[in-house]
Amino acid sequence: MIWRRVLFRGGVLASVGIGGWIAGSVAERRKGNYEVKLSQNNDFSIPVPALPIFGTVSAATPIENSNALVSSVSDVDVTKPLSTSRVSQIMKFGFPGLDNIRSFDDYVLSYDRRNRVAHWVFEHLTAETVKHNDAVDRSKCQFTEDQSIHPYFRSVNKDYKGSGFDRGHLAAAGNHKSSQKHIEQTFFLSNMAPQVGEGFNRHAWNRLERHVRKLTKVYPNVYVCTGPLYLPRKEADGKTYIKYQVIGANSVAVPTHFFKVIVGEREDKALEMEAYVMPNQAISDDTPLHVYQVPPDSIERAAGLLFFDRISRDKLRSINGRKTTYV
DNA sequence: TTTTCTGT
Repeated sequence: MIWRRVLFRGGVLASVGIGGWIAGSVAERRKGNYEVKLSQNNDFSIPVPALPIFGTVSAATPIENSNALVSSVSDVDVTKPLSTSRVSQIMKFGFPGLDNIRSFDDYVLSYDRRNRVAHWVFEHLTAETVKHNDAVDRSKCQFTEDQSIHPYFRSVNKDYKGSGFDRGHLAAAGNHKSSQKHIEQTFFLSNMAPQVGEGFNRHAWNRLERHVRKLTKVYPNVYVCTGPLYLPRKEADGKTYIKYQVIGANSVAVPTHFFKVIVGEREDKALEMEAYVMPNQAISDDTPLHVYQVPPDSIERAAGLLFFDRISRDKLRSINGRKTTYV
């Protein structure tokens, strides 16, 4: 009962490579020769191994250690355990992966020690959590090293300084305005990735983040998973490589792309999914967001993750605005 | 409105 078995009408999914859908236009397709071929095995009727159910996951993940994570935030009561019920609410539809899970009060993160950037972050948004709040002041927030990450694997402010890249939020600050504590927790460097500032973090990517917040006007519950991608690219010698810049003394990886996979839950519990991949580069303001919509399974293959694995297929009504049909 | 950086 997983959405992965859901096929698009006409089965277009099977033959589309990332090179085609990332760019979204012929001109872009010629320019950017990123490509990730879908595997030869396109038989979606073969059951895909599912992640463990939440009960198994929660026992295996250091949720109880999360007190230590937030000890540097002044107004957190470290004597009070974080709410596991909030974590189970955020992660209602399953964990995309289980590597180095960190739970904060209002989002959950999986950390990639090798790249010093998260694998993914997961958020649950409602109209309430994203609405404007005079009591919350973003300008009081500071980018803070995440002390819960071993110093070998931790990114620090100095890594980003003078790099030319923004410290771009994965879990967006603007999604966590229900309390000062929540927004402050999005400023840990474990939640940052090097992003092109002008034209990307401050523009197109921000536009996508605002789009996600706006979905809370349509759906009572919005679930969003965000993360980096390091996509292969054909070089001049005709061979394919994964190449990405690293910055600072800690060699923080600069992702080639970022993804968002979003599920909106309607009043009647029907689910609608949108999935986006955007290149970490300046994007013109007149490029519509739908250009960056992609089949969610291609993000899964590229990222090594499984999204929303616990979604019941009879509840998933559409993907990227297309009605789904069942196998 | 929200996303940040640089230089003082």
